[in-house]
Amino acid sequence: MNIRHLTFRLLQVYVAVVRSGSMSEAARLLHLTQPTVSQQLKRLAEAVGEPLLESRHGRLVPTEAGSELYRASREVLGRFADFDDYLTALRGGERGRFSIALVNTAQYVLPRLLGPFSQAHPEVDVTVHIGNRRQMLTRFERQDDDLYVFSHPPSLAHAVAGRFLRNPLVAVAPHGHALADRERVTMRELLGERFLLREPGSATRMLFESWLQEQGLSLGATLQMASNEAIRVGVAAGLGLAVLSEHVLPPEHPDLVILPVAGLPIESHWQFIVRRDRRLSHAALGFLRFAEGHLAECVEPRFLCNEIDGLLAGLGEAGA
Amino acid sequence: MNIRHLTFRLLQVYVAVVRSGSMSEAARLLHLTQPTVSQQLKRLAEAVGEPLLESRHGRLVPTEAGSELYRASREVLGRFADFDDYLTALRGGERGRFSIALVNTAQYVLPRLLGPFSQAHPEVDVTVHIGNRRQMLTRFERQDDDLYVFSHPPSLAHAVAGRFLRNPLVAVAPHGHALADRERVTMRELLGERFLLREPGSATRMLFESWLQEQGLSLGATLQMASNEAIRVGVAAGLGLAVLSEHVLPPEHPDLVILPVAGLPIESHWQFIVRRDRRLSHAALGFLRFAEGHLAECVEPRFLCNEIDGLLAGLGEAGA
DNA sequence: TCTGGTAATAGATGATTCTCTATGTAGTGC
DNA sequence: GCACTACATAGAGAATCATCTATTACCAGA
Repeated sequence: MNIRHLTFRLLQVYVAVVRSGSMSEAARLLHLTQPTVSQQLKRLAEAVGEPLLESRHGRLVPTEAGSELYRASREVLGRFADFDDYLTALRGGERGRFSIALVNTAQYVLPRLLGPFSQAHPEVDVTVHIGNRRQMLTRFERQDDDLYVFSHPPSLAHAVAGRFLRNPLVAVAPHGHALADRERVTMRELLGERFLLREPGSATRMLFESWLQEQGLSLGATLQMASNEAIRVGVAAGLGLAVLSEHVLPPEHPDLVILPVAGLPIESHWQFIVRRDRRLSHAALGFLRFAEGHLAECVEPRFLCNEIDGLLAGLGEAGA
Repeated sequence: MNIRHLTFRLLQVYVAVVRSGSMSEAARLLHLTQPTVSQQLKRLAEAVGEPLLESRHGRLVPTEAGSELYRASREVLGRFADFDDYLTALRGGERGRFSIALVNTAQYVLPRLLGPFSQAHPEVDVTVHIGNRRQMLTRFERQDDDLYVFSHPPSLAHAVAGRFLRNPLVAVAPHGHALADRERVTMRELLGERFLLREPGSATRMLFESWLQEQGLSLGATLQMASNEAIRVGVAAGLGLAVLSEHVLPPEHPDLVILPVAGLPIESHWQFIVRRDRRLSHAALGFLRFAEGHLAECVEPRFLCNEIDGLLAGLGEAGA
């Protein structure tokens, strides 16, 4: 059997003929002429190298080889129909896989979106990578993921971004701190205290430091801890003060106070970033669409800042 | 996805590329040039409507859609490889089906061939139809079967024949019959006795009657029985005489004697008959070949008359 | 024996495919 | 930045395909 010149079309025609038991009938069903079907069948029989049909009492019935070919054809066409369904699901974003890389702080909030999304699209596999800004930048450079969440995007030369959530950085002090009751505090007043800082690769630290620089200030004693949690607990325990994303604070935080420092909160935003030079998986696109539609239900209104539509538009233009 | 222009060849190329992770490598394996492979893949991706491969660290790896296509392709190609095996077996006569139609008398001998054949080719289904000559002729006209066994073939306009076994018709009488000891008996001497005859459609009867006619003789009293067995038992019981195929007699038959009638035995031969206007199944052809090779082992030498090679030759010329 | 339906063949044509060579482009690794 | 390898594109010729119309051949039933 010469498989080289076997087409799926040929099998479709063959199946139609076997089913209807007649070439003319099959031709009608397929919107072809009878000679076309006749010739296709001839080609198919040649490819197989064996007669496929014989005329019994005016009906065409498959020979032995023909029966087996019919079985094989149906299986094969069925398999590709399944594949087609798979593609449809893939394209609809109902199935598939994508990975998203988050800077540390965003992990406090992204599950609120990913949870409902996963529930709505159980067939989509999501992989979440978490690390500090520097680690995420590496992943971004290597194009490891479909989506990235940064507060300040890296170079947008090969990417598009869309903000979706406010990320205010506030100064926190332990409950009962001397300045906690003041209506207004200046940063300068706090410089004498020890500050707990994230590690150098962290976005939170970077933002805080560049803000300080703008103000012409620099910190005194510092203590470095590579985790927002550790810092929050450290501040509560009286180790010092810190500037943290408000998202890091639990809804109720009786052991901490937010100091009303002038110039704070530092206003930043998280953004979804998508590389333009990497094809975005349908599933990831589906997630962005979902986020755009359901963001308001998933986060507190005061943080809301839905500019994902702009990102989607930017992608559309890139994809076109 | 447009399945119309999907070729098995395309899938083969695709599978080779996915397996090797490189187009150039696949091209070498398939004895093609790299641009050819590149272009084929492009066509395939177009047919699918989705990117299939992406370059990761210098290797081509399938996208999601590509992975699924790879799975589908392998299944489909595997299915057709199986089909190919099936064809091979079919062509080798190792598998398949055929039907053979026997005149009654031949049933005493054909199992000796069919038994060993079935043992050697357990995957071949054989259907045996048995009836008298007239019934077999009807089947022959309707082209119901692959092979027919007649003693005298019908018109050979659309068929070829090959003798394979002598079928002598002898006169039998009960043990102790008055003429049993004579060295020579003429038919005329027997006409006074009652003869047990098969039914009119029978070949045995036809042969006997036409022999009688040649001799210018006609029978007196007759008794008709539609079974060789019944006639044999009837003769033994003294109901009368009969002319029967020697094959009908058991190896030992103490209750019967063969009368040495002048002009008997009537020499006839069984033949395999194959219609020339019906494609002969590989299995049936395999059986004929088997019969040609093993006939001598399966029947008594005195009946042997292997002219099947002529039949096979006749088929070859028709098939070419 | 005519008639109707069905399959096969012939002949034609535009589209598609297959495959090549030659050349361009883009990552990878040093 | 350079060399190397691998993929992409262009262009071209031969082959094959898909499909049609028109005709022929065959078979079964009236």
